[in-house]
Amino acid sequence: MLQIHYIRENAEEIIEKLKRRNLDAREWVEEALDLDKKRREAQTKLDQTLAESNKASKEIGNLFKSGQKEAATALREKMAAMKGEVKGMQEGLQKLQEELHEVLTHIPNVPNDLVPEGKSDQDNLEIFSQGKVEKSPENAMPHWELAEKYKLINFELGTKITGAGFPVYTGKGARLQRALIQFFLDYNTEAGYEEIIPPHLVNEASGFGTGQLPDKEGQMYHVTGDNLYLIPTAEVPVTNLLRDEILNQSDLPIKFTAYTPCFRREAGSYGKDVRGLNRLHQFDKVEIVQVRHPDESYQALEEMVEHVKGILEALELPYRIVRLCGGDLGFTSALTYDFEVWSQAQERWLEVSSVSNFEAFQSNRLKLRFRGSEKSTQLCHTLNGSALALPRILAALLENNQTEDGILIPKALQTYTKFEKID
RNA sequence: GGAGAGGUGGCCGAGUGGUUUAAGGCGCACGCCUGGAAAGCGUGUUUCCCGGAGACGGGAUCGAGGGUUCGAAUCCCUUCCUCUCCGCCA
Repeated sequence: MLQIHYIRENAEEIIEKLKRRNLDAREWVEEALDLDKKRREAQTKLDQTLAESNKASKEIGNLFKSGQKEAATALREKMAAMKGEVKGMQEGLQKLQEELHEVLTHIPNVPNDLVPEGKSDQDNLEIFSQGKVEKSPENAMPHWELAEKYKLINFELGTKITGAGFPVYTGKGARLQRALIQFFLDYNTEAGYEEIIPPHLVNEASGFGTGQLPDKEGQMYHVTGDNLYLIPTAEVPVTNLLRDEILNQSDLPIKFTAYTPCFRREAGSYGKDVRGLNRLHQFDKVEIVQVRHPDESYQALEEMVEHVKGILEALELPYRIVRLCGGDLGFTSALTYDFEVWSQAQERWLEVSSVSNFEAFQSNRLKLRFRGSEKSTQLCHTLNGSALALPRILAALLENNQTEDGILIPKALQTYTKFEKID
């Protein structure tokens, strides 16, 4: 959510920059400004009336105390008549505030100047690539066939006990999952991220704080009996750890990492894009989250990009980094880099990480502030990234490392798997 | 899940309808005092909104949301959370 005083001062610039999202925000911005103006007028009027009423109430108390009953009664009757007026003003103000909040909730974050123009993921800008993008050998298998051959993942069993998109990992497949999680967490904590194990269900306020609610409600599993949501990413519980906090500037930067399963309904998905591990309802992911001083958030974003690069290099996977274009940029993000690994057998890029700077967009919803040298509080900047999401990494590892004798495990993982090959 | 007790500022803690303008204490900041410090004394110290260049003024805020009243931390209703006991249980 953008701050209203930011919109007040930069309306035209915001409208212009939101065009990068292929969005004409003029109507919303102008409505927000109009509601804001009305709200301030209503606030001023109400405050004046309340000031009078407070004064009169005190007067009544004093009059009764000094025995001037008639004067007190008269004034009391006068104030009783004013009551309806005050209530009307309060309701009017509240309505304006709600309407303003509603409009603000629908305006996405302002893209950074680096965000390229474009409509879809086709228009994302490749800024870096490493490793050989090769065609697969003749007899190469896609990961779902490899998973079956070596009994690593059982999709049918998942379907039996839950439904499609809930795989069961077995044997070395399960062990490899655990190895990846452990490897990622170690890599992240060594870089200074504090490890967190958060709850896997969150309340409505948390869903709002990071921007999943109200708009993306349909993408989360909702436990209606207790009005809780299964987390779609660790970003939600971990970032919300700091909701409603006022930090000292010296507390920054804050860096968290967390492994959690992630639950996504992914309604309407179908076809080869969702085959095997490509898109699941439950998957594992290790997330990194940073809370930063506004002046440092872009430096932090670069730092996180370098960090994720390091992981992919350790896994010896060919990958590229793309800068998301306006049409593909998430609602809450100002700038996002996606990491994609090359899947040989499928001959396509698979997204394995998304690293974003949300600037103050989330922290305004979260009321996550810090106090620096200035008297007033200031919103922090929040960032997060996957480091990393497991399923597609697993898919690429299986497909790219398949040999006639089995699947080779990269060195970095062997400490964790305790085996060098799946055969 | 059942019964009871409670939720007050950065922290502790008083406050059962009107000098509460939330006592008092601790902490913190600044000043005085001092060679310097401690002690002592004084001043300030929630957050958000409105007005103002600012000084400052006004409003809201005692878990949250409603209600009663001229006036609510205080009374009523709803809800969330914490603690104690019981029940269930890894």
